[in-house]
Amino acid sequence: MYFCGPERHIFNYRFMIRKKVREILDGEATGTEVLVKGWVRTHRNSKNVSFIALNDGSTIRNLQVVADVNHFSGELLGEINTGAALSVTGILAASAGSGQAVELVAREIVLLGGADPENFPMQPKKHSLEFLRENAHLRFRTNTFGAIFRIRHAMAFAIHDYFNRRGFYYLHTPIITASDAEGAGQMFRVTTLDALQPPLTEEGKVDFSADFFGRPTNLTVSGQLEGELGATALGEIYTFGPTFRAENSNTTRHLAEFWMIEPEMAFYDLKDNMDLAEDFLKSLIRYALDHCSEDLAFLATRLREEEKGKPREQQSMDLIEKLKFVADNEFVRLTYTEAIDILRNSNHYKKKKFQFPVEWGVDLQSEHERYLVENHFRKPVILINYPKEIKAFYMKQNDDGKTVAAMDVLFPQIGEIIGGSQREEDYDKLVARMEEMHIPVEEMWWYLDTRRYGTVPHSGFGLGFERFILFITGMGNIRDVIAFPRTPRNAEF
RNA sequence: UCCCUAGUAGCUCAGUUGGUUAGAGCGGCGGACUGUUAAUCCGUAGGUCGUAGGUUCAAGUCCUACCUGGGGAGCCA
Repeated sequence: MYFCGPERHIFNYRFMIRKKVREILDGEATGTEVLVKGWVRTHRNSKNVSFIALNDGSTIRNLQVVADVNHFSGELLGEINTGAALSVTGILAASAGSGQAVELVAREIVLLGGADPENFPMQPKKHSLEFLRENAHLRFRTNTFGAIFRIRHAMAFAIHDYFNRRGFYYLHTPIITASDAEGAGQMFRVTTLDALQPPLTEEGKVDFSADFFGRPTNLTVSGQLEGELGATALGEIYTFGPTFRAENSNTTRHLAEFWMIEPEMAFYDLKDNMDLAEDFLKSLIRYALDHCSEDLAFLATRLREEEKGKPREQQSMDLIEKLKFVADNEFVRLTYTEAIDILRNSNHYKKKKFQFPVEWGVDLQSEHERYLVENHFRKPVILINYPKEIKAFYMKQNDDGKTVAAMDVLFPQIGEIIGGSQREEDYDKLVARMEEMHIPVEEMWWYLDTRRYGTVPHSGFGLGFERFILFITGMGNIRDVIAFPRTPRNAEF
């Protein structure tokens, strides 16, 4: 650690209040003495002065620190490389250069931590997202990932704020669960048994009664069922927690560990559910536009640069325009049956451009959803009333005997961003459906009790947080909107 | 899991139908210049061409397997 300048400045350094770069650039008066701490983005030497771009994460903008080369040792200046951490005190001044309004004229610089330029991987240049993913521990130090994670934070905060203002309670549903009845995909086993020599039953099977919980347990794939228990007493609840799927999915839209928001509301029917989902998404987008404009502007520019080489029809809408468009326009609402009709009457269908068949009863493929959202309506779509055969057991059975009160919110590029439904509140119908679908009814006694005692119409949905952040930031790969992505064969960091 | 595609210097990439000592820009290092803006200019070091086999007089280049990344599909949020 190097201290430069007279001792009295060390005294100042210790007792001054540190300012964030954001505060300073947003209007700290010139002429005042300030203390900042942060990381060096670039360092340029000049004959008499040395320029240091300092970033402390509070904003995407850097503070230009100007150091008189005659005032600081060459040894210190030589260690101020990209990535180094500094503490700087100085006088804020109107900038003599043209790139910024104010700059910090350094009086004292303390090297808190150096960064060996021969080994520090983050260079002051454009890195590929693949390279940064392999250096996920350091990618926070780039403009792009700084912006993404500030926005991700803002969105998490806005979600809590949205629900809190509307009287929803934040319910913490369990991460470890013994039920695998949801059928929402492959689960991760949680066990303390010896993997090589587990205790065996007389039949030679693994004896889970000797396991920690005395039964097989897994990581949760959804907090919904427990959420319903909360909603049928507290009224409106939401969960916001990690979710785990052990599916071997290798796509830009899937993670083995992701975060999901699942509101569950008593006395809401499907229409109320749709209204909430639409208002919820629009409110979050407006929050981002209002509170993350600098970071969004940076990401918008980044996206435009990235797509420069693409033909015009493949370029996406300007990020900020896209967000405003979704926030300001009604989502299209239609039934599954209507969607099938539209698809079958489309020129796309007549020219046999769909790879998969379109007929009532089969699940819509990505290509069908994308056609509806990106070609036909050109705006977000809420599809409702799907055939019961392709949806989960807990969804409310409609009077037609064929469909359930499901709703999927489809976004351009992302696909299904929200999946939800009105829940079946009738005990007999629910049990009948569970038996049809071979769901172990006895194990679910606690869930069924909500229908046995004071059952009410209720609804809910799940929003994939990372998919939403993908939409907000305009990023293309879900691995770039979570700090440390977990995907098949990847659990580094 | 399936299909396509890629793996060459620290990073981003070029490398012609297989043919001598594998190139560039950026970054690093050394120097020059300079209130600079991912500064500029000059010089310099740095590569068993993903791994293992194979074909061939000869393989970065062709073939096979595997590993890893990317794109698409399925599953889904």
